[in-house]
Amino acid sequence: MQKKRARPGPRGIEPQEVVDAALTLMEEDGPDGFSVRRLANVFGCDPMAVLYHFKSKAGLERAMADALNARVRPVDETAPWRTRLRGLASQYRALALAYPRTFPLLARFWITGPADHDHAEVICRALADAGFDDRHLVDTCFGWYASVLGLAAAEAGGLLKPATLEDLAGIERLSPTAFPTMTRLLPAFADQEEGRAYAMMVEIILDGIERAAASS
Amino acid sequence: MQKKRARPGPRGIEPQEVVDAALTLMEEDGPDGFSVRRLANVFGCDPMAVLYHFKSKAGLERAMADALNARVRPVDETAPWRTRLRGLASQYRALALAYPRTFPLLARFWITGPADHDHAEVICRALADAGFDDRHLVDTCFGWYASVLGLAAAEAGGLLKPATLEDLAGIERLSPTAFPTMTRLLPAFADQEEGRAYAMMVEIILDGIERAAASS
DNA sequence: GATTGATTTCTACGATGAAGAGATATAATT
DNA sequence: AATTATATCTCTTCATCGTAGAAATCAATC
Repeated sequence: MQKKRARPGPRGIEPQEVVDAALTLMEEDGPDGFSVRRLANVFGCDPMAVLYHFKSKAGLERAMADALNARVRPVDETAPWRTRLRGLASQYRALALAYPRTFPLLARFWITGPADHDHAEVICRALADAGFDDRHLVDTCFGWYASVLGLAAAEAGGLLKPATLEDLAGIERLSPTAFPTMTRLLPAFADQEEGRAYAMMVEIILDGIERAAASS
Repeated sequence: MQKKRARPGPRGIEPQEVVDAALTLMEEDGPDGFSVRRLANVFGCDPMAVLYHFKSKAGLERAMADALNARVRPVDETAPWRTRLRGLASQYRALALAYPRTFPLLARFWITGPADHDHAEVICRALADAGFDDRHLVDTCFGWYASVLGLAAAEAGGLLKPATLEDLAGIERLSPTAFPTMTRLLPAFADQEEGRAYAMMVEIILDGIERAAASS
């Protein structure tokens, strides 16, 4: 029987702490400034010690993505299915805003680890409560996840942020004959509000799900 | 007045041809094997000639993303708005399947170039025909694009592909008490079909849009 | 033919991810 | 307690990368 050490290994590097430091570094310096060597620098160990625990830089990044995924908390299972999915979606948005430069990793490793199964169970249960039969349920589960992750990634990337003056100038520069609708919508583009597009699209998806479940 | 050369410059490097070669290389070797030097090798020029035209590797990648975006053809404006948005969505899916390793660039540079405005006009027009007022229209335009791009990115990443035996084994290994829904759904997970999840989710979004437009 | 300005190539530099050998500290065994 | 075994960590080394900067090349114009 092997005793568990508090911190295994000669120096006692905890992989979880490395991942935390990696998230910090990624958010501070962005994907370009993020390297195994710099991470080892701020963490205070040899670069190869990091690679020993995660096999490769990609392995480390997958672990970072999984750490992000694990920050999504389970939702109250007694609430209506719409409330549960809405809560999940809003958690992904919060995650994207809190870790905008790490979030894209979730779309690079669509399957990151055990946390995925937890979330899948929650989503599937909500969709079952919505009334889906099994086949449509599985399709919708993947579709919902991909759409919401796309929305959150857009939020992280700044696409859903209120238009900058530069953006508006770009629209204003368009030919009114070739782009009549965009031109007409210019005032509306200037009137975007933080989080409104996200919330609205989530409701649209929930409405669509409700209707699909009813006819399934 | 300066005459236009067929191929400007001493060697006559056409940036568009460089981008085409870059797409090919990216699809063949993946993002890890993709480097400016290798691209210059297969294209037959000096690596720095590539950077001269695109300023940086990131500039080249943005041009690649824009080239992908430009492959989306305008839809028939006389068709009903649902048909138009469905057609657009199916084009993004085709793009994701044809260029799975390049497609992620579209989520890295959410705004890639002039092609964006073309697509935005098409989407906005369809949403206007659906009956949205201006403010909800703009929100939905961004939301629709982000969701569909997420769906397509998931398709490119393999998330929407039929489950492999390994995937199914992973689900089967789950505790039936902690994951009752996933366990029950195992047969449905084994019965996924290429493209069904994508098509279904697109219809769900269109249904949601129809309802939101009606009450807007 | 010389000039000019836009391209293309050449050279060089610091940084990167990783393979491999060696060192070190803990746990297990004697 | 001494020894062995194993997991962990460090050091060295290497090919490759993106790109800055100088030099070379070529077409168009004067």
